[in-house]
Amino acid sequence: MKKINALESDFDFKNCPVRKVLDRFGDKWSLLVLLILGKKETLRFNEINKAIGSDISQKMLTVTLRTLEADGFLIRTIYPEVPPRVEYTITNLGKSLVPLIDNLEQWAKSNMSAIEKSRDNFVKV
Amino acid sequence: MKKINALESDFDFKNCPVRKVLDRFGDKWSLLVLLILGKKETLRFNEINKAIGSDISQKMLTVTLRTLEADGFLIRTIYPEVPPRVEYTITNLGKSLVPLIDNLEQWAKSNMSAIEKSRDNFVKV
DNA sequence: CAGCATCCTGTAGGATACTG
DNA sequence: CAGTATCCTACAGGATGCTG
Repeated sequence: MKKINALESDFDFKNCPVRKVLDRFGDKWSLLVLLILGKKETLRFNEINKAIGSDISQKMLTVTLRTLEADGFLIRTIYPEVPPRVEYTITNLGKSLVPLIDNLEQWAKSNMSAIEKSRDNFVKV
Repeated sequence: MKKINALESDFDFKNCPVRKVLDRFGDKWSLLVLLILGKKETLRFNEINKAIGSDISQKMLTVTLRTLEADGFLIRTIYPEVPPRVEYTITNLGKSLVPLIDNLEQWAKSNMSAIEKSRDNFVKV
């Protein structure tokens, strides 16, 4: 798979920063959870679940939260009570992403309808 | 059901702008192709192919280019020659995304190594 | 050269049931 | 409440061969 002589400069796929971001946040839920936590700072499992709505499965919310925790985007705090209480708090690293997401959101609001229109016309042709 | 407060309301998944962006650019190759075309303006099929390297399959490059064309991010021009020549030119819409990608790239360069380190430590625990 | 047409596989993510 | 543990499926995307 790997070229030895790079006369034509191969793109370094593994080390591309943009690709790394997409690999981590191109999934279905990570950015959304970050956005929600960015607004509320700290939330419990079920609060995040309700904020997202009924679209996400419990399994995927757990997986998403664990991955975000592993990567340092949030902190998970378990309170040894009955019934258990677990709080998720966004970190500074997590917060640093919020402005970028806002940029994406603005761009999308400005251009997405034109894109969808273009796509519809293209199908017709 | 009546919404009591914002947190308990269901998130409007279908109409979330961020989600729309991810649905279109969360794939493996779209942003990369746009980045490459953003630098060169106009390129032929095989030029893009070589710029990406051997990682992408011919099929996926075709699919990616067609989707980008359908959405208005690039223009596909066929020259009726033998052998055929097809040129892909980025549009203004396509160019408008480049600064956002650059932001993502900068963020990734600043934070990605810390994230990967965090992730490695988390696995060990 | 710039592609289709096929076939095939890995895996993200959903559904469901159970629990400390 | 905040999860596990299984099972299951859709589909993104790769490999290969053929062609105007």
